[in-house]
Amino acid sequence: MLIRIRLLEGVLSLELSPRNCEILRTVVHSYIKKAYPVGSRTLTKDFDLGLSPASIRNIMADLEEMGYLVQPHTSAGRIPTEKGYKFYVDGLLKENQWEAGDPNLEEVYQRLRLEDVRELLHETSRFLSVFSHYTGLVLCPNFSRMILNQIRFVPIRKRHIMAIYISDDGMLYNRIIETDDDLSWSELDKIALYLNSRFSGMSLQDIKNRLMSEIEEDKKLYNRLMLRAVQLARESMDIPGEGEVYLEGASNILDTPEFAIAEKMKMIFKAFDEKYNMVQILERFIDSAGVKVSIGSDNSFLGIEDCSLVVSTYKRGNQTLGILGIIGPTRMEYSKVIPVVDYTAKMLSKYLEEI
Amino acid sequence: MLIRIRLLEGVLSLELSPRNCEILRTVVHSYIKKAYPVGSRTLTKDFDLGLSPASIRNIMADLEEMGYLVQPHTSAGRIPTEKGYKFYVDGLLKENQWEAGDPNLEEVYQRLRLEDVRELLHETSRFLSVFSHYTGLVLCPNFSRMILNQIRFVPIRKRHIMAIYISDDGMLYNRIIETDDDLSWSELDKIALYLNSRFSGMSLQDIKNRLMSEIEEDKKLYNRLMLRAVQLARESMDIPGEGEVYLEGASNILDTPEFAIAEKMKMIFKAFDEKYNMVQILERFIDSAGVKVSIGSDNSFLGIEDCSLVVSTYKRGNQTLGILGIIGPTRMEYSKVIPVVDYTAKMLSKYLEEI
DNA sequence: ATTAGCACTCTATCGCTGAGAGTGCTAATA
DNA sequence: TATTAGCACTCTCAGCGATAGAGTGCTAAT
Repeated sequence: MLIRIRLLEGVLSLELSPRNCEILRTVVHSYIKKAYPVGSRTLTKDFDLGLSPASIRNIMADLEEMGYLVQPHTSAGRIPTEKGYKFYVDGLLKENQWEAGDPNLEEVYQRLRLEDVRELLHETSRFLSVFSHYTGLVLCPNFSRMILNQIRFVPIRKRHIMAIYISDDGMLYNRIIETDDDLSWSELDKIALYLNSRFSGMSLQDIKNRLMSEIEEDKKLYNRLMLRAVQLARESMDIPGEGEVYLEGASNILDTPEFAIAEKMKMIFKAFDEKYNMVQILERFIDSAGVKVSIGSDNSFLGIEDCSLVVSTYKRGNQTLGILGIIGPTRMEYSKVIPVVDYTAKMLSKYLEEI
Repeated sequence: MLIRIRLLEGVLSLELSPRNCEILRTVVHSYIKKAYPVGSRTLTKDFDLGLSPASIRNIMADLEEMGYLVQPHTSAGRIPTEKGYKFYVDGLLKENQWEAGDPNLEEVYQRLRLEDVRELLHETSRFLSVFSHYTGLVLCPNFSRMILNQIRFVPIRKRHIMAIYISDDGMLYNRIIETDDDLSWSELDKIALYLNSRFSGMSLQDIKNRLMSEIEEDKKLYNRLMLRAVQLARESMDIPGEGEVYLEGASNILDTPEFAIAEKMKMIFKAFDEKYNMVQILERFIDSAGVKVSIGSDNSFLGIEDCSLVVSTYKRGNQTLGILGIIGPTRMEYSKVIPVVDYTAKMLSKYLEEI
């Protein structure tokens, strides 16, 4: 009989009756706060749910059977499974309200007046870390994805030129290249002019492909300077396409009891050291909109478990530029972190828009 | 009698007879390898010193009295004090021989052909971390100390200019500044020309001071463009003078048993997060020559203990540019690390020379 | 001066025990 | 029929004592 009802509920409201939802949410909430397995008695004492411990026990047993909770051992309280966390977070994401509170990123931006996008992003990751109390992450816009607005060449010293790529969204990349001969300032100007006329508005990746594919056409280029231009462009664009990632407040993560075990700390920091992997993990979110939460084994990067990511994308106009967010323990204060990440992503996008 | 002799030795060879030196060195050596307090019996077994445990015990008791060794508790072996480590390291520094072995930084440099000094330094800190198995550090040349070779201005977009400072030693710094009006390329050229003629060869700090002190003379400047030049220079140089520091392989330090305690790990990483402090610690070594070792409480930065620094300076010609080295546990393999740091500093200096 | 012998000290480890928290089941209740 | 009180059971964790092991310092012998 009981089983029939459960099945019915499963069809009606994704397995869970409103009351069970309530209990599940409360359990997760309590565990996030206290970091201790929550038992039926404690729950009734702390939350006043209008139910006796015995009833809670029954419900919890059901929730365990459905895979939302587990017991670390018989005769211990329950802790959420990943499925449990996901359910909890889904609820939060729906009512993702941001109460204009302390963290004021706009003020930070105003104060710093950062014209350099990279500094801006670095500062943003610091902001995330400080206000989430976890580790802040910002993935810089992918170089090869960026849309070229202009290219400039500046002679630096004998046989060395600085190539400056200016993207549509104000991002700058510069590169020193060595050349065989010295080019005059005005020659460089002409070269830049030529390249801009050809490539402005294209993504660096496309430009690169174009440049590579027309290698054999070089000889046909009537003008020596243009030949030189193509060569310069090729050289200066020969850059590893890896994204940069800013990671701030790594040690924040150590304040959580989960990571009070030396072995786990080591894992985490080994993973943080490998920025390359971090980039890959983050890049998976580049196409999603709004705040995303990736819990536990979803991001089993280098064997780090018990970690979650809360990320969002930042953009300029329609174009998504990169990812930002925080990384923290799976048992994380999502209800505080999600709004912070959401707010930060929006403010950053807004600020980038204004540039 | 014993006391008299000891005093005599103290005068003759800094407290320690050759035999005692030998034993002390062996104890430190053994402790560094094994990470366990070394007892008299173990020592004779592992090293064959031609003495019985009992004799070793006597000597060790003397060394303890002199402050070179301590016992964690009665009936445990001895471990070196800071004084003990210092004695050991002093011996190493004298015979600081570098055997051309595996680590080949020249090859790294050749392969990467890094024209950007910052990338070069970043790569160097990675090298240090990999070959020392501890945490690599490189302090970038101090901005305000750098000698200006040239300044360039490049228009980036409406009302935004990039100021590029090129130092005598090939270091580049660039800064985006916002201006009230748009300046043409040729105007910017003239401005740069003017500033270069006035300031080339001076340190940025001096230039800054000069610019500030002559504020009231602005009106006397006959030429509008020159007035503009001074303004631009002032704005673009308004930069915090903080040094940058590259820190790589932080997690390496966690492999040492000393830091297998969660509490200590936390301390370390909190300290690493505060790069500002790291800069200050490192800058103390800017005027010293050759490899320096700073042990334990000498660098009580933010309460981190049990850590040592092995650093050296890198330079270009006569001018010291910055500091590099490694940070690791006080119980560190100095005999391996010191040569690595020495080698790295020399190779980096050599490479910078060639640029 | 060096060493063998011996009593002593301190730590780390293991197994044990009891308190505490929590569960599941059953029977009673509204 | 859903909920609850009662009870026996389970598991963890902190504290305790005993033991083995490593090392010391002292004394007497070489």
